[in-house]
Amino acid sequence: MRFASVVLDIPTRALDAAFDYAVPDEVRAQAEGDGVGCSGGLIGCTVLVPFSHRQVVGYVVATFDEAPAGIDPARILPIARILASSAFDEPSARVARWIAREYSCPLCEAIRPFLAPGQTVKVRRADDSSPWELVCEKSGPVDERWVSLTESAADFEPRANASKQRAVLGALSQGTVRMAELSAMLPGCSATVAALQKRGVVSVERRRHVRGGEGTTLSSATASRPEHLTKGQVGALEAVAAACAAARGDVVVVDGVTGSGKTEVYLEAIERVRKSGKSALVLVPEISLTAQTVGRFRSRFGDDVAILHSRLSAGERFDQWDLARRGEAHVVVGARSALFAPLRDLGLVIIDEEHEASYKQDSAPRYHAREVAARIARERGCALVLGSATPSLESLERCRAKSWGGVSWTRACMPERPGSARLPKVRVVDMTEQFALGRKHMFSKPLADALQGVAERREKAVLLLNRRGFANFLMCRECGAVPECPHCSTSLTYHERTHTLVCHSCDRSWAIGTPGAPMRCPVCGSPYLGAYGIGTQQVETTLADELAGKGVTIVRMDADTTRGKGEHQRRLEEFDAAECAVLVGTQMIAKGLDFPQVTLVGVINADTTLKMPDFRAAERTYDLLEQVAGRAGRGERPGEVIIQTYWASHPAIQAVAAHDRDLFMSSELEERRDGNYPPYSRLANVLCWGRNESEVRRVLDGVASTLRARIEGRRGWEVLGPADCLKSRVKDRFRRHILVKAPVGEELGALLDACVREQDKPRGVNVAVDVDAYDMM
DNA sequence: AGCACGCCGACT
DNA sequence: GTCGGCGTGCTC
Repeated sequence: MRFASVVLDIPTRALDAAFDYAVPDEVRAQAEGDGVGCSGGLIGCTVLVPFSHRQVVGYVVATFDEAPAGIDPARILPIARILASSAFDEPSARVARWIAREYSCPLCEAIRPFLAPGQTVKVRRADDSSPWELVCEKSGPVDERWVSLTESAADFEPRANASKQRAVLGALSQGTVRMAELSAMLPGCSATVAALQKRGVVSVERRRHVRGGEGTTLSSATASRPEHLTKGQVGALEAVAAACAAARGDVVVVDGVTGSGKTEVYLEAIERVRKSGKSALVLVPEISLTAQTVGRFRSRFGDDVAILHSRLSAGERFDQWDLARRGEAHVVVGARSALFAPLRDLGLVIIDEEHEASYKQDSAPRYHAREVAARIARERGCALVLGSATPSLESLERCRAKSWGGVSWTRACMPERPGSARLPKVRVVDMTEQFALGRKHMFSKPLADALQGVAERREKAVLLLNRRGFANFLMCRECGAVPECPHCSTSLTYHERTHTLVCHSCDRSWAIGTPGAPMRCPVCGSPYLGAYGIGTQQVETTLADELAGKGVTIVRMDADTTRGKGEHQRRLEEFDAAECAVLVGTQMIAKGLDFPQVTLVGVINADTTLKMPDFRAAERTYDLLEQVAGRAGRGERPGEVIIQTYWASHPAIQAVAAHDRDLFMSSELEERRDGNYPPYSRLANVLCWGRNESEVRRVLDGVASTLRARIEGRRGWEVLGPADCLKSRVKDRFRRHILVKAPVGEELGALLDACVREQDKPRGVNVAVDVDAYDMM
């Protein structure tokens, strides 16, 4: 270990290679004596090195004893000092290198996700004349308070309207939870905990760790375990066991309908992996990382679990991450970035809701968690489990081919729900027929009747307003103008309550009309400016009319109502606590909600996502409808789903109605094959933006022509564009893009990277390569 | 000659 | 990303 390969923390293409440094004795001694680091050496350490005329922060990615060839030994400088102990080992360094190449980003950007959360060592200076300084920010103190239920909790019955208390008790019913986690997931719950503590229902202890092992918590681990596994669950576990035994990165797609008990499969699989002394990693979408999810993992694995998600404070996040690094926690549960947690002896990686678009990172490094996980599994010889009720077409296609990327891909089906719960009945309502019958209402007759039924039976309903990428906008009935943002090419959203027009791109807003004076068209001045597209507010208003006097609580949830901290949770609690209620919301209500009293799910407009200019539009619609349909009938009473649509014949809608995915798959796969779209190709988006439109055009034209020359005559390659982006202006920057399709298995990222590198770019013009892009707007 | 400015290449 | 070196061209 006399020399070290160091990646500098300067994200520039010109410095995007490792530099070699000598390792002085004292640095070596410090690295070897450090019991905290995860590589047992210098690899993964953050170091300070001399570079050019100044000092620079860098990351050690390799060490060696021989002097590096090709450089004059006299020019090799020593590492100045270690700034942070090792955050990753050699296999992780290889994964980072792969990410840099695959997703066309500088090496140091690919390394950053592996670093300790909150690490902020940087060499900076205030302005051009002041000296360079090392800036380190210490993370805050760590909250070591743990909350658990006491013996008397069993007899405690919270008041009917004490939904906050109920939520806290629910979270704790599965076991002890760290105070910081609890308040991160149930915002503002500290007062509730204090109240419960006063009554002796919960206890708060200040300690480093909860005791591990079974039977330590009130509802013991064995109690929450189901007595029988379904046939599907047994089969899935056998497939996972085989993948673990193969130890080469085999993938198992657990394809289980909503409510089929996928989490139980994960828990059981992790338990087996733990018995063999290895650790496990579980990724869940941020939104489903709730107190309940955490509680379930805690109840099985106690303080062997570390939780990583964005709502924790920087200090708390570091602490959880460090538990894994020190080998004190062997199970990590977290959102996308938890993929880079420093677990030792990784035996199993699980990605829940594998099809979720949120697993694609939309800033550098623009990786897809599924692909990185597959790489990590291969690198470390562990198994990868992808769970979903609606697996991505990419994953299904790889399973059909049985192998991909040199490892086996198998599909384990879980078609039934455990116990008595059955899949809900789905009814499709053709809105064109309703219109012809003279019903011009947003609720069709069947949906209106079903809502009355829910009110009479004192049950609960969920209404989904599907409007991803779609919004309430104003349109002039005389000249047809739709107000747009002068800085972005987005139509402005109309907000009824505040009488403002808001740009969803740059968040600027304009007051429209004044009290007393009507709003007028900005183009022709006509007063006939009307709202088009429906919003949750309108649904709420109409619903209130429809159910007036029936004593039904209406809870509204969308991005606007839940912007405030804790508002999301507060509204769910309100819905939960109500005796009879309807929850109205957008996409965000489709996932993870588990309220057994919900017997009706209504989809007001299934089509809006179908009409999006995106090749995944139909898949997203299918996923969304299938997920939201799964919210109905999770309890004893049967569920019903009503889908309103103007496009009843679409395979995505037909498939949801018939509970038959193949109906959708066969037509969708055909279209994908015809259009040379994933999973039959790989698709990248090359985005170019800047203030000067002609420079943007020139730069991207240059990239496109280099690219076309390079792929000349190569089969399966396709270059579309350059063209203006769907959002052709954002924050006063012009945006154009190229779409590139390549055969599966080709090095798309590396090729695009070379083309972009070659192009000289004036200041103020930026190019970003997004491989396997999800957002192409 | 002396100095401002811009481009180029090195940096381990 | 940052800086010094070097060439060009203008000024005292």
